[in-house]
Amino acid sequence: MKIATYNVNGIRARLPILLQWLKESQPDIVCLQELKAPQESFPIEEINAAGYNAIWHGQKSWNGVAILSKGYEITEVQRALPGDPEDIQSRYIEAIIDQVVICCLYLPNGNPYPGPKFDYKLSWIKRLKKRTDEFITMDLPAIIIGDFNIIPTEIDVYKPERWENDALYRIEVRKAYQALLEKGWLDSIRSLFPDEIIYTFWDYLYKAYDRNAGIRLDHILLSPYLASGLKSGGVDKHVRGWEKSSDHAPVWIELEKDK
Amino acid sequence: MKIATYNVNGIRARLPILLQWLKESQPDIVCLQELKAPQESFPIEEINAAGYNAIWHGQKSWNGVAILSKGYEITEVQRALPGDPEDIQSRYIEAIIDQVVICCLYLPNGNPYPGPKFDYKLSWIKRLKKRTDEFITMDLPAIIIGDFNIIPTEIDVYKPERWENDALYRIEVRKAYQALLEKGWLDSIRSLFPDEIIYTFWDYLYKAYDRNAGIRLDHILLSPYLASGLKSGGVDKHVRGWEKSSDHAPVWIELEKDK
DNA sequence: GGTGTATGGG
DNA sequence: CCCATACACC
Repeated sequence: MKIATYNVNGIRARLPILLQWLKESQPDIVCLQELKAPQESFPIEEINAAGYNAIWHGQKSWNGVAILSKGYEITEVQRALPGDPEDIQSRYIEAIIDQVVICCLYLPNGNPYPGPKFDYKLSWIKRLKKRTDEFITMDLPAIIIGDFNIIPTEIDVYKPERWENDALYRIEVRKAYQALLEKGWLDSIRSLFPDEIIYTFWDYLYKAYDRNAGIRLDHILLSPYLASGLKSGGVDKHVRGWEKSSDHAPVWIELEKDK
Repeated sequence: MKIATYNVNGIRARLPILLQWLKESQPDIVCLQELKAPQESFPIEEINAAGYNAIWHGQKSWNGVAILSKGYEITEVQRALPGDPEDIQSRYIEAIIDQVVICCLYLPNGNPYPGPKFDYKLSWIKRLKKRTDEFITMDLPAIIIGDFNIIPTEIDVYKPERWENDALYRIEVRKAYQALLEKGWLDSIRSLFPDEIIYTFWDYLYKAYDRNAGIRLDHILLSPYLASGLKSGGVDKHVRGWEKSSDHAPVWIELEKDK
């Protein structure tokens, strides 16, 4: 079972790229972020034509998340992160696919720091922790996957000193991420390549991709139940080099579920 | 000598289409309208790479005209229509190429009627007549070519009755066009096909091209000196059907100059 | 730099 | 419908 995440930065503008990548990569489950499209503008016909069924939660202009599946039924569980009924941003969708809980998220960016957006990010992570701790407690097969907008450690950024006061790298955010992991989640890509420099995002500006001035923001966390089934994984970095690509690259793992 | 006119509706957005059409059509001289680009944004490198030299008069957002030539020197004569120094719209550029005067124009649309925009159109036609009458008087080899925004007669519009109060078809405008012709100019396409339904523009809306709900707006007028050299001509209608095409189609003639 | 939105123009 | 502009956000 191949499971992937891809922040598309606009599903409509990115559709040709997405379809090309799906064709070449053939993931079974794909989590998408930053649809930037209202609910009714999701290109479900083209996604279906590519062999995938999908659930999604759109929103005008911003955010938006989706889960695609090839050949597996998708049972939607949540279309918002519990804990704040006032929060109307489309950043979370949760489903059960092939008996695994999939938590697809687009975590708030949080910039500028300090400020209300940063506070929102921290409170969002708290709500996420509350929700996902349960899966560990219950020893469920679960995956937290998506664009976390969190640079976990200094080896995940090309120039750490420049990022100290950026919400993606602020110490409070890294600590909150560590606290999440300490509950038992496995950062699958980092566990596969403990010492390698791995990035998933390169800014459009300043030829960041050409200079490999990247950061690692997109993560796939496995609950202990699933962790031993991790077979392989990687970042489809070349996709970031395609014409008209997103500023993120797809990240994927191969999971052996029936161990 | 093949001479063409093409309202590109945005030179930057249309560049791939323009280059493809140039390659297939191989005109010697091309007049472009609606560049919709400031002077410095004209893609001269790509035009040069396609084998053409060019002069142009750009403007931010609107209007803009250019003359392209393959293998002939372009001697610019005017980059505005004489007669109103206050008029800053880039709608006229005039050059001598291979001893022929080329008057490339993008005549004002004039809608809504009545109103100041319509008045501007009529006064613009007056200025054009004043300028071009001279070429007839002097019996020069001259061509007036471009997007006239004038439907000359009722056979040049799919549904004449709907257009009576449109500035493109208002009787005052048609009369002004006739007055121009009566001085001696030959409407080359109409002269080649006296009774045929020929359109050069189809609105983007309402599937106008699929329904062939078109109008004839783009004209190539020949001074008497040149008229007898007209060999053939046509509208490259299929180009209007290309993906991401302009709402106009290119119009062209073959001219035998050395009779 | 590359999404999205909105508005003006045709 | 499809240019262009200006702006917000990342």
